[in-house]
Amino acid sequence: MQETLTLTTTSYIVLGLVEHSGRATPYELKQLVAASVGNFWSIPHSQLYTEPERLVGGGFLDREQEPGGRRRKRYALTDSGRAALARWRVEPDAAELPKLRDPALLRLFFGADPTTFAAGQRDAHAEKLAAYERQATEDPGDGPRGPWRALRAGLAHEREWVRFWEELARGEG
Amino acid sequence: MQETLTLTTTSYIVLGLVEHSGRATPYELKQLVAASVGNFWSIPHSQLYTEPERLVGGGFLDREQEPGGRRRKRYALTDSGRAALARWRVEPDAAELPKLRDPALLRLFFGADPTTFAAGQRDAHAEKLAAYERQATEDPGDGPRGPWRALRAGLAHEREWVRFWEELARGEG
DNA sequence: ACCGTCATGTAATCGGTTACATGATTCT
DNA sequence: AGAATCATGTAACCGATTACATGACGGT
Repeated sequence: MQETLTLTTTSYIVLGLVEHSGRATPYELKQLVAASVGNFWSIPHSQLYTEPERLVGGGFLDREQEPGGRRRKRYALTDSGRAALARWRVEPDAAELPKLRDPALLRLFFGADPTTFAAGQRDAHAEKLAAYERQATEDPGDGPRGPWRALRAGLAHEREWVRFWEELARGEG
Repeated sequence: MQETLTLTTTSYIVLGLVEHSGRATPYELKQLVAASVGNFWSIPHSQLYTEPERLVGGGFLDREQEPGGRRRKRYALTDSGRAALARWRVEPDAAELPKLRDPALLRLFFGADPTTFAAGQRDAHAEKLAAYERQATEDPGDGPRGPWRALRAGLAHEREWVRFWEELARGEG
């Protein structure tokens, strides 16, 4: 009777990463998140311990534990998990537009003076942009297209943010 | 003993909107959110009833209730609330970069086929973009700068999204 | 052996979301 | 007067965040 477990975005990230690595421990998931999807969707590490358990409870993952040493738990997709992931990939999803959800933008909206933080925002975004650009030159785009496409989106938006904050930092706008 | 109440982003949105209108009911806040900040940060209406109560508990808002009729509760800033808002406006905030947090992008990342939903995304963003553009022509930018600046950011990013999804919809990338 | 960091979790809290529910106005 | 919508809330659940805590491993 565990049918009524709702799959959240976090769930799909876990499922997707487990699929990618075939079999993974929470710590490995943490590394994967940091190196990839964490760029545009963050998850605290504790969730990477509890969420797989939830998914085991729902029958989407199998768990297997080391007998000794660190007694790591390794998770792998079940058929049900694979199916859920496949279904998610083709869901319509249409209407749900993302919100920018940027705390700095919110401050700006409510009248904060840009001269006090626009430059900081610009620099932070510029740094992120540089990291993306490094990543883009390293990755020739031979692997799966998904991460590459997402990276393209990240690049474009970071460029936009740099432009935006730079303009404000210069006192324009 | 209510000193230890943490002010979340939601808190500041409420404080900011109450400041803007001088005195507001939850329903009015709901209208305000929908018309302005809701474009890039959403809040369910129930939060606009509970959050002001929290803020009253923390001494940031005053409450005043109509004796008859709908018995509306109207909230206004206290000095403490005004101070909190002022402090928030100049906080460093530096490091915290926003995540894109777009469900569609996440699907793309995890290998969903763009041909099934890129066009839908493009259209949805195009519609949003059009709404922003209407808003931009209406607002000559005479009022406070904050909302105008935020709108500029929204415009830029929506344009970017349209470009991005359009490219994918055309089978490029 | 010791110590720092790597790795792995647990506990508690709480905001946010969803769903439910009811009274006040307005319209026909 | 009845229906539809506007307006105002409450209740319950639960995922997400924060904080705490401990054991394993590698290097010196």
